[in-house]
Amino acid sequence: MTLASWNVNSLNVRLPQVQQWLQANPVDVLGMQELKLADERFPHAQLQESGYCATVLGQPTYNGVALLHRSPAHEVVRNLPGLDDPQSRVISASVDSEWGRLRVINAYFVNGQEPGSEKFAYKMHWLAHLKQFVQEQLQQYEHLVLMGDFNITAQDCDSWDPQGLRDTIHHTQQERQAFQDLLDMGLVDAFRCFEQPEKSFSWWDYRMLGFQKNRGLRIDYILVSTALRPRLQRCWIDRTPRKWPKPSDHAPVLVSLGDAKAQTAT
DNA sequence: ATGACCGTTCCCAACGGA
Repeated sequence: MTLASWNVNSLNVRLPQVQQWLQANPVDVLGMQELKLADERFPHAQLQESGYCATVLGQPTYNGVALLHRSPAHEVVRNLPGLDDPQSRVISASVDSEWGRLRVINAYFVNGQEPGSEKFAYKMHWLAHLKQFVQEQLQQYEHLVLMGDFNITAQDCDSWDPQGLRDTIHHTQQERQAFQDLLDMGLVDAFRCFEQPEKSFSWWDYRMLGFQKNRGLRIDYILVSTALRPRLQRCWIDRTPRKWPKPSDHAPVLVSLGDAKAQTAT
């Protein structure tokens, strides 16, 4: 089975591209972030035509997340329990797979704007609650995937300019420690389980020909629990839709999970 | 050094994004 994560930067604008992409990439689950639309404006009918049911936590103008799935979703949790947050950033659900239930957490991490700002403080506070939630979910679900727009570069190699951007937003030690804390709970960055091209990124600034010059960041991730690690078959970033007219600034990241006997991950 | 591009909104200029 294949899962994907994509920050679509407005589903209103991007719906045709999402549908076109799904036709070429008939994934089993797609986690989307930055829907920028309210629940009642979610295009359920159009996505149904593409073969998907949707579990949605919308919000007008900002944020908003959804899971698209071919089979029904169960045990849906919206946002982070215990955090009173008006921003719609997390949606979690269980879907059935060949080896049993798979828990999927789809999150749009806080941007944080600038270290030291109020928004950065909110980012760290939100991350603390996310970590607690993921910890609880891991105790409950062995087969777990945490996907989304993390708004963190995990390592220097995930940034086009790690020296110039040192200690700026997405590059701080605090953010990277939070990322590491998630790994330490028993998650692995699926992308780094495979050999990857140098300078693999998932986001490029619209300005300054960022994409053409490959001045990007890898801030979109799919982490899988240790129990799923032997099932990892492939993880990649699909830059194709970033080349389309009026693209999202993010590219989708995909992961294929299969038979545990296929030990291709390094 | 600065801004640059995009999507959003009852202020269509100002904000948020990363």
